[in-house]
Amino acid sequence: MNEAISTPRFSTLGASRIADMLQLLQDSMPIQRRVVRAGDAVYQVGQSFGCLYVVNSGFFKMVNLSGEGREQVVSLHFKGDWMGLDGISNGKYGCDAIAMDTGEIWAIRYDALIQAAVRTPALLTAMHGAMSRELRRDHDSMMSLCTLPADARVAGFLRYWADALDQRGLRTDQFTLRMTRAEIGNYLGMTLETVSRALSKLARVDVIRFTEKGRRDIHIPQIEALTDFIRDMSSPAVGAAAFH
Amino acid sequence: MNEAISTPRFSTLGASRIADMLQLLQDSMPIQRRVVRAGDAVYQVGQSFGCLYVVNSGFFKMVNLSGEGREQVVSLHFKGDWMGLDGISNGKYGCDAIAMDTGEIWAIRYDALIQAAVRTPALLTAMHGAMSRELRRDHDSMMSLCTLPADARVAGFLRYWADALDQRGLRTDQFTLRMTRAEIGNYLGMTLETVSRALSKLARVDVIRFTEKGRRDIHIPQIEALTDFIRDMSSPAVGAAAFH
DNA sequence: CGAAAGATTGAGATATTTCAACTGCGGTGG
DNA sequence: CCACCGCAGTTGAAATATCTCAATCTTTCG
Repeated sequence: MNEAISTPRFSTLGASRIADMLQLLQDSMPIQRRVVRAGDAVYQVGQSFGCLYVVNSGFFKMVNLSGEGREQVVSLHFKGDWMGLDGISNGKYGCDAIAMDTGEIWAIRYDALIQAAVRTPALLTAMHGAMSRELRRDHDSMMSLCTLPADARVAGFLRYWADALDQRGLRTDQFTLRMTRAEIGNYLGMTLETVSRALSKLARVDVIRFTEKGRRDIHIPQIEALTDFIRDMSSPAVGAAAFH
Repeated sequence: MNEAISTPRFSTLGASRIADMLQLLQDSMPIQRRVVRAGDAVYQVGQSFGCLYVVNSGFFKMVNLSGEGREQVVSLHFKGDWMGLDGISNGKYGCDAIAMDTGEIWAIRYDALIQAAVRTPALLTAMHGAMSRELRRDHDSMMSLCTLPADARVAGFLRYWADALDQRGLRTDQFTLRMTRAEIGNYLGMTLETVSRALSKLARVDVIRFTEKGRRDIHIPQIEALTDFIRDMSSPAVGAAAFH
């Protein structure tokens, strides 16, 4: 809230946090850059763990697949996010990391990071912060999955996306979802039809608007309306009348 | 599988990993012990972050509460598990940590841990391993929430619990669930009635048995039957006929 | 013992899925 | 250039899993 006073529309505070972190990595660690295109795997489940990856640009999903072919998108990663942290414990990556757009990732050797951290403790702080945020984000996802109806989960997803953009200093009132309805549905634990209906409903009550460019570009008149919508849908009867 | 050869019923491999970790902490760090009773809060959401906590004995839940009173159990913690990791990033704990039984936890200062890690790198390995396993566990939970029907989620919960016991060298063929149906349901994203029905169904098809002591003591004739049940329920029509 | 909390079970209500039809769009090739 | 195909998305209607509400039973504990 407070940072919004200094910058009416965008919060550049988070953006500098991320930029500083990337700068720190560049300055104090050997980094291997890699450009990826949509669909490329940064690493795959079961592959031997050695590197952590930091997103420099682009947009990634982590896909967990279970024994009998069930496939689940468990997290999304934007600029500044770390990937591969779940591989530390047993020497193998736990998920597939898939690029959803062209982008650049930085690979850093985990053992090198630990060594460099002796001289540059901020590296450890950065990595721990990333892990900690990911845990927190996971918990938010679980809460959303467990306590919210489908409509509200979709609204929460849009708010999450807008927050992620905001933290990176990007505009949050209008953006392009770079996922299909099926991918969104998978991430949110519902079918693609339910996602579609939820978005239609959000548009009907004017919490979001579709731009002329297509049904993947979304305009959010005011972000608070999303939060209100989530609250109204999660408390049973109260807001039911308001939204037809 | 392989370790089962040396110890027919229990895996002591995981148990020693945990014992070694606790020993390491004791030997190389100042530790503050604290005994807790069922219902006690180790820390609460919003409280200023300073310590990480390691479970020495007992059993704990992490409860996330959202803006308007929605309350969600996001994880469970047994002996050797770390708690409070999600507080690192922003200086405040993200959840309530609640004891579900009498137990002892060890508090270690995060800053002290980082300092001690310079001399004893294994400390860092231990902490990173704990974080990494927690991320992995979260992803498994999400997959379960998103892809499995209620019955299978309950079966998955029992398998998870048995695995946790197994890793600590405890018997896994029979144990006491120390959670109410309501707590289990909250954790699994379903109502207490659905949990009850799922357990009844599991008992009906003889995947589990209730002991004479009450409906909270559960006997699992063979753990593989749980896995089979989950698989059968997650692939639509195939196993539907077998289970009435 | 009696009250309160936990658990089970049934029956109707409801949210979401499933199945299916239809639209719009972009690319490809005749 | 246009016809056609495949993919993404939307929407409707029936099917179904889960929730809600309610009654009953069991266990625990003061």
